[in-house]
Amino acid sequence: MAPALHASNSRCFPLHPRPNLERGTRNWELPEGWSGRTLAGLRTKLLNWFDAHQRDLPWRRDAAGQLTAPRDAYRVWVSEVMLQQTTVAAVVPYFERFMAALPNVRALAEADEQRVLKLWEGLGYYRRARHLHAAAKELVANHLPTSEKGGADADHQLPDDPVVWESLPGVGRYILGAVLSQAFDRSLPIVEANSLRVLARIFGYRKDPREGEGKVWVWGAAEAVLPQKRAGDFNQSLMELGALICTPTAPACDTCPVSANCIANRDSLQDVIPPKKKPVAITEVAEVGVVIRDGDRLLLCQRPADAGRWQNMWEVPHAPRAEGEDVSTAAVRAAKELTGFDIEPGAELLTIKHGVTRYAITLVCLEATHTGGKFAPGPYADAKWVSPTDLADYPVSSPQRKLMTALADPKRQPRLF
DNA sequence: AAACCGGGGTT
DNA sequence: AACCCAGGTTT
Repeated sequence: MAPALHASNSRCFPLHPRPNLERGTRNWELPEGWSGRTLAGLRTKLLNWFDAHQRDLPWRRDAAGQLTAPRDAYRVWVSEVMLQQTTVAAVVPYFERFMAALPNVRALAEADEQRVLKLWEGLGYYRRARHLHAAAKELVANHLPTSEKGGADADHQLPDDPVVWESLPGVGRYILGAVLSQAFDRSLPIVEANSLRVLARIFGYRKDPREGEGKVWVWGAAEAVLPQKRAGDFNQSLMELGALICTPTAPACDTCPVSANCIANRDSLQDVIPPKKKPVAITEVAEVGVVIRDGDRLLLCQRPADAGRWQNMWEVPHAPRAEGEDVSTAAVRAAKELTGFDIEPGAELLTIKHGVTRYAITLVCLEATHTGGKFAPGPYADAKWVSPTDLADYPVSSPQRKLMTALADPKRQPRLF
């Protein structure tokens, strides 16, 4: 039984002990047609299916490649952070590389942030890496057992206390439940994209489980279906089913182990449960980046280290757009005004897409001898010269890497002036 | 509650 | 271009 947790700070979410379904102490109501008996059957079917069909994923093994129960907390943690908003296939190679470089929490805590970010390069959402790094430092500083208490591997032993995990940056209710259920066999629920879909379909929940009362409902469901034993594997089974069988479109209900229990399957509601996410409007932003080249050196501009986010390679001022002006045109126009040079449209145009924003960055490459023009170095106080070789050591996003590679190419001819 | 993360992959 | 993804944080 999980201990009752106190909500002593604003980041706390309610972590209830698992409700006793038979005593009816929960406030999550079983949908029509469901009973404690059918719920128990559902647990058994999912666990059996998971035992037979789970994928062989690296974080389900320890560093020596062995299947263990429970699993290695550090490996589970890192994998869960990488898997945020990121597909399994994309994560696997990054996970292997990360584990080889930083095999335990102490190694992570002692690593330079630049190295951590470098290992993260290409995964996106780089704040995850900064949070992971900061959390590792916090764990090593304050929450690792002493050698006497923890034995030989005490240096690398992560705590099993939900209160500690809940306080770590980048750890929300999902990662807390995922790590503690898998690594310490604690009965804590998880809700993410897969289990949300699976639970909504099985129990025929028609409203959006992502917002409002739906969020409360789906966490209640995840808690209600959770078995006392093997909670980690059960949580995994929900996600595995969502990934392999109960897919967003065209779920394979004919091979689903719990199709007989599923209300969405019974009523042919797979396509409307859960409802599609409402689309987000895209805001286009024109920005201008400036790189000055002097022979084989590049003058890059970085934001201050305390900017609160991953450092960018270049300052990219926003370019105000005229009414109805194309974002690319605006970027080129602003680049002309900023540098005083006649810039050919599209010479170096990078478009970065994000969920709600699309950035068009016109990257201007100038020879050093031309910096006496209108280009004002004011905003670029942190600029420094680097060699093309050094560029490879900078952790940047993939689109930026593409530009850096192009800029560092000695065969590349200046496209301006 | 909604926006943000100046992501990435698949279709 | 739309949609999805083993979310968390900030406003």
